[in-house]
Amino acid sequence: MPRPADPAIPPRPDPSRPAAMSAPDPGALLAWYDRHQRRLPWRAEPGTRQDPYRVFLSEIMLQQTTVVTVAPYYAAFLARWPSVKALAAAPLEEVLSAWAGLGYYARARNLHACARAVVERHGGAFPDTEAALLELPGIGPYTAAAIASIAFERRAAAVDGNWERVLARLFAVEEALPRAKARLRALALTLLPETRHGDFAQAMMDLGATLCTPRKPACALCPWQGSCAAHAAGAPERYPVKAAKSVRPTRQGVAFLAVRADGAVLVRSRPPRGLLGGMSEVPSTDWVEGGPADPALAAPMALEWQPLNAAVGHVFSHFALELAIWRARAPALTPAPKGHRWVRPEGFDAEAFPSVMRKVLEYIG
DNA sequence: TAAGCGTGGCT
DNA sequence: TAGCCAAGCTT
Repeated sequence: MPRPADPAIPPRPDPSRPAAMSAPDPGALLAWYDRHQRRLPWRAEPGTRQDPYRVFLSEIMLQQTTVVTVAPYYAAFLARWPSVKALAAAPLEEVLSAWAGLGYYARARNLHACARAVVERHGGAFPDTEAALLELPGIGPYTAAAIASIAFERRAAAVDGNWERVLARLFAVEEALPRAKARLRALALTLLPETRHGDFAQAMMDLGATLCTPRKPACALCPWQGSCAAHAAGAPERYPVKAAKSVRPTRQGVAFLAVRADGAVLVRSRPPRGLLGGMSEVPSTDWVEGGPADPALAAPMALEWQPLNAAVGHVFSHFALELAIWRARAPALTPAPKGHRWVRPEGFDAEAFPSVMRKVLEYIG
């Protein structure tokens, strides 16, 4: 039961907020959103509710990935697998092949596993609560809240990187990410409106993506400028504070590019989990700092291997790779060694080649 | 809690 | 150029 403040005890000022600053009003953000929302392929027409499968598909693809990159993949997936049942019925290899180039391939494996779980556990209909969504593979706190709010109008805080940046600035949070995540989530819960939960989630993302950007935020256009502690302090770009990043090491390896007389290339599939799990690759040595001691020991078969005067460079999230190319010609009808297969260039699109392997394949010659 | 996990665009 | 950044999840 709330009681009136004791006039003898002045309210404690919020140290992150000057006394004259007003609290952020969710209604002001929603009014801004009504005028400035982005039209994106996975968004429903204003005033209508989006198909949960489309929200799910787009949210998984958008994890750590830009709108521009996702758009063509989203269209291709939706055309090929228009429903969660269709996706669940697809072979994993086809899903990985369609995902190739988008990165973070565990997302594709989990997307497929999640579709199957929705069919098997929920009869093909996505559960409509944050808690039930959180039980599904590949769906974490953000995605569960995003689907619950956007597809089902549940009151939930879909705190992504945009929300975190907006909140860190509004409240001038000095604690550094990622440690500050719990604090930012608590602040998010205080801002949730009583209506329009899906719109609010997307309004926060649009605000972060278009005005409250990492660099050079457009504070003059912001509906919350008068409520923002970072703006009041004259240093919006100082937030969110981030922990120092560790250095990225470089690993070296040798890729063995065997080209048969009919143009086919020797290929294999990577182990089902871990880096590039389940994806197709040109066989190679291990990728290690300092490089492999004796690359020849890792050759997939006995051929006249010729080191090329070229190397593929590629940057992963936690290491950089320098991949030397050894190439060899194999006679027609040469059988593939165990665990390998020959694939002609016409078949490349059906393979799940990640970007680094597409670079290697440029050297077929 | 922190590390592992892709890729491409931008500055 | 080399680092930063983008609608995070899993272990």
